Amino acid sequence: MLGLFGKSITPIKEVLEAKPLNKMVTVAGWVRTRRDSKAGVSFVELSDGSHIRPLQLVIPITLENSGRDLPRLHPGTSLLATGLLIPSIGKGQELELQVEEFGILGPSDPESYPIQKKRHSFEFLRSYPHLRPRTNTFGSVFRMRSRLFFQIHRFFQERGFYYISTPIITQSDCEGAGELFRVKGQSESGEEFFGRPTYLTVSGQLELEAFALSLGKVYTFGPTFRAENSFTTRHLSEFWMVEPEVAFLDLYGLIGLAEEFMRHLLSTTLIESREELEFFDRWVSAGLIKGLEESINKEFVIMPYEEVIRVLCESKEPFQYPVHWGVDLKTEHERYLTERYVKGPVFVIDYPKEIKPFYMKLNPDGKTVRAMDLLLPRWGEIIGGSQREEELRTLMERMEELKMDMDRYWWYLDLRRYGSAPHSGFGLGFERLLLYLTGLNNIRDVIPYPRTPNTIVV
RNA sequence: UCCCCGGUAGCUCAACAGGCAGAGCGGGUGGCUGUUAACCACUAGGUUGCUGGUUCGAGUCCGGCCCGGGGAGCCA
Repeated sequence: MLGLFGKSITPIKEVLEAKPLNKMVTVAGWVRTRRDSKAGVSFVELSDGSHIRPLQLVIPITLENSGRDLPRLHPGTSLLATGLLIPSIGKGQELELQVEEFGILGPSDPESYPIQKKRHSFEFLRSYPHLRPRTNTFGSVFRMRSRLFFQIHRFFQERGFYYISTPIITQSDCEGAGELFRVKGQSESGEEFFGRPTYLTVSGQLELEAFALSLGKVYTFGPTFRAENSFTTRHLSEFWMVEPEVAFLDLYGLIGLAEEFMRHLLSTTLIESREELEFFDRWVSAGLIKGLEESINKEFVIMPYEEVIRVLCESKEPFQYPVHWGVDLKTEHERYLTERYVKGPVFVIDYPKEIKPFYMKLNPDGKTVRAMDLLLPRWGEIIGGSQREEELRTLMERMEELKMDMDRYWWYLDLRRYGSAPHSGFGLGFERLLLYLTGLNNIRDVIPYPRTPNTIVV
């Protein structure tokens, strides 16, 4: 598939996995390090990004261009090399390429190239979002990110879900989902491009509900925007969100779907990103793999909010935020619940309506809604969802309570006027999932080009 | 938005209580070695974030600003 100058190039991933011993192989990639040996060879670690491990090249000083080009093989230099793949003579790697011909494709000035062959701080690498994927850590993050993307689509597609492209530019502000970015055209007169105020989407959920109530099982997975001025390790102004929405499904069915979904992502990641996880476990987050394996083997417990409050009140824990019926759960409460009480994943359901959005289905008690949050040990909330209010009158009453502009939701109310049906859905912040799975601390390190308040590097 | 910490060589960081701005890594040169974050020697490299002030003297103290990090709140 890859080729240059009439030569077919083998990805290093393929070389390492298929091990075509004693065959001539051509590889291309970027130099990680070079170690010169006076035994007449130079050792070059070459990485092409296809695999976490580099390939060791052994380049003799006797080659025609060695005298000129070997000293130029600084970190970051791109290189094309052909040679015989043999079992490594030295320790530390199984294979090596006995190079017979090589050429520099693009040099790299060691005086100015920012990525050195040493560990850099995450903070420093954040200022080079275009170069950091060349490092082990970020290469691993973005390979995992891609696989996870595919597994999410695969999970839903295999279960008969249809993928819906919900709009990026919207009118609805999805009440309570945070601050919005305004979208305007270039018009100098200040007129609205669409004739009315428009925003970047904060969630595809409302638009998606229409498709659940027509195609049945649907999901959306796209970029989402929040103009919230929160600069933390868990917030981005632009992030990706997965949102399934299913007709004829109640809260308990939704919980089953969410659990199956999490188990699928955990188990496939543990298998197909094993080497990356081992890398993170060793260098970034000790005990990562053990924690993920424990999560997958634990039973997912279901607890109503009321019971959670009772447990927290009876715990005698010195919580900083006092607990009583009606409060939202803080980090300290979630951690006590998942790590000390349940010791595993928990679905908390039936929250007070006051702390949840208007579209969640009201319970018969009139004061709680059919919401569910999945809380994970050492992490907190990873998934939030609910059964949706399908009764027109109840929904309108709720919107009135919240003083919402009913006219702007005419289409949403239509879904309850014509063939309304019970339906449910949840949302999952993709980058937060990636943080959980990689053990990294900062959400800016799991998205290629992070956007946060006041900061946009590339 | 609020609270805390930081900004010194390309990178990671030192510099007591205001007194000649340093080390390791990286770069260059030489040596050594089937090398593994290689090793040894030498060497180059600085407007201490910007700005105003206090002082005989400021990296260090004070004011303002800029940038970065962490936490809280809000959320996904």
